[in-house]
Amino acid sequence: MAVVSSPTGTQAIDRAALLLTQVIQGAEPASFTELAAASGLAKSTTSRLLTALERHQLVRRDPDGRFWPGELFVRYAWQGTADADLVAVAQPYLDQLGELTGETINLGIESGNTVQQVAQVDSRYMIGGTNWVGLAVPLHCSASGKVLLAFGAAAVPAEPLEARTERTIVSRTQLEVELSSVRERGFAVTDEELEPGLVAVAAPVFAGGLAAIAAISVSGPASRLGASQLPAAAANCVEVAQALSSTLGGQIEGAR
Amino acid sequence: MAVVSSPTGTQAIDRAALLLTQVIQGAEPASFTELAAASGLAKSTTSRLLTALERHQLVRRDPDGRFWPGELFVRYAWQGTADADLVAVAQPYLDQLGELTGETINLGIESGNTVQQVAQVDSRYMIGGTNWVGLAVPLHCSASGKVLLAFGAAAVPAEPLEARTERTIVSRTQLEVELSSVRERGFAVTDEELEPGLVAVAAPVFAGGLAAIAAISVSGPASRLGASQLPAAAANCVEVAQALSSTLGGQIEGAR
DNA sequence: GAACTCAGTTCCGGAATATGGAACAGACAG
DNA sequence: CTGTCTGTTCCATATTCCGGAACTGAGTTC
Repeated sequence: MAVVSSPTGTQAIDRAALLLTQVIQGAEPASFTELAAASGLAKSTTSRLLTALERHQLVRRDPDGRFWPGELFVRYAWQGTADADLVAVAQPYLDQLGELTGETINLGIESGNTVQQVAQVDSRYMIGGTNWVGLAVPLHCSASGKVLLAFGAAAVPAEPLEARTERTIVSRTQLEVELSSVRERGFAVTDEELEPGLVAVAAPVFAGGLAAIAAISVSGPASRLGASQLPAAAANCVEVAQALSSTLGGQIEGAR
Repeated sequence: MAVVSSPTGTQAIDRAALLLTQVIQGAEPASFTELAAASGLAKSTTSRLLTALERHQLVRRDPDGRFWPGELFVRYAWQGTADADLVAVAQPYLDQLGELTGETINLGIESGNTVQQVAQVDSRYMIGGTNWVGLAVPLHCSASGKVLLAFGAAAVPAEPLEARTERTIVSRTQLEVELSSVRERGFAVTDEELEPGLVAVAAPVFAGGLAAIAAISVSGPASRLGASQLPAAAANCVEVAQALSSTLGGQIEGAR
């Protein structure tokens, strides 16, 4: 057969990686024949490659002969280092959002009924946020928290909603209204509800599941994130969050 | 060079998988040179293989040139299907434990301050447990829950400890004593603390981190799991949990 | 129960593909 | 500038992988 596509000198690995990706990404565990057909490889080649992948625990074959992600993937997922690696994958996106807005950027995930900040890009202004990494903030009065609540990554805690400022939403019904508007717009805002003078917007990050896995937020002083500048910041935030989502394989579902 | 080791016909893939495993399993992100040395491959070959793996998002290179698990792994870990796959990996071990003991076997993980049962093997007796999958039981009075508490997979909830039976441990200090004895023995017991007549033992499953990720339990009626039979059941349970742990790459740390 | 079908593995000759030594390209140090 | 260290590219060679065909084994059908 003539050389057609890649002059890389790694044909076997390219093909094996193709099969592996199909197994990992595929919605349903795939059968041998499906994989062979989808990849366009000869039966014999497919068999050899899949056997090799199986031998190295990259895929696993169930008794029905369907292929699942192998032990190496399961092991990795449970090792607990996935958080750190999420940060690493997200960092360039956060940096980009920092460039676009100039404000403080945070990546937050749900942890024990709070938002845990796991990565940050600092504002380029003198007046900006301090370092929030490691800080846990309440779900109901932060932009990230509202996003996590609205998109199924967290549940409203049983305890009464603490009034951090006079603007904080403390009524559960009112919070529900707020959350459905967050779902509709695709982003959340906190306008001096967490701390006087602090305004933030946040957008959800998806990774394949139906619930968000994290939130990206842009925060700054009310003086710089007023009614005129906020829409642009929100748009940037949503866009970057969607870009990260698509890298992570999440459907980009703006609303609902 | 003469053919030495494997007559498989997948040399390139074997080598690439070797490198990939080193990157994923390695405690520290590895550099190019370290990988080349550890695998014993020629520089040129290592370079070509790693570039191919990177192209397929199986590894990722940071600005310092160190290699991290690629986007495919991060994506997989966050997709939320890891639970289901843990069950699939664990099933044969649970089956084996079921064979050994004849009793009901469950795999439980922490979820929202309870133990969520995610897989089960049924007792071979008429009098046995019903199906617990999907059922959430309290942490402080189940064997699995005690294991998860003792080995850092869960924290004692803030709420008062519910007295499910008259034997349930409701004192926090008493629970702490119990947990440290669990850590010492390497397994937990619940003796009619959850439900009258129900006895269970459980052992922790590790996956590389310092905290347990799940617990395997053996449960049955007090009549069949009395003082004479319980030690054997506990030993079997611990052994199988350790076998699963080592498949998942967890250090087999009995105590401490 | 023999003939067919379908899923998947093994075989094998041929040639395309991966291999590794050496040359090369940067980056940093002295 | 010279030396060292990391990593990539080049290229001729022959080793390794490819794919068609034969084979195996489990169902199905008649």
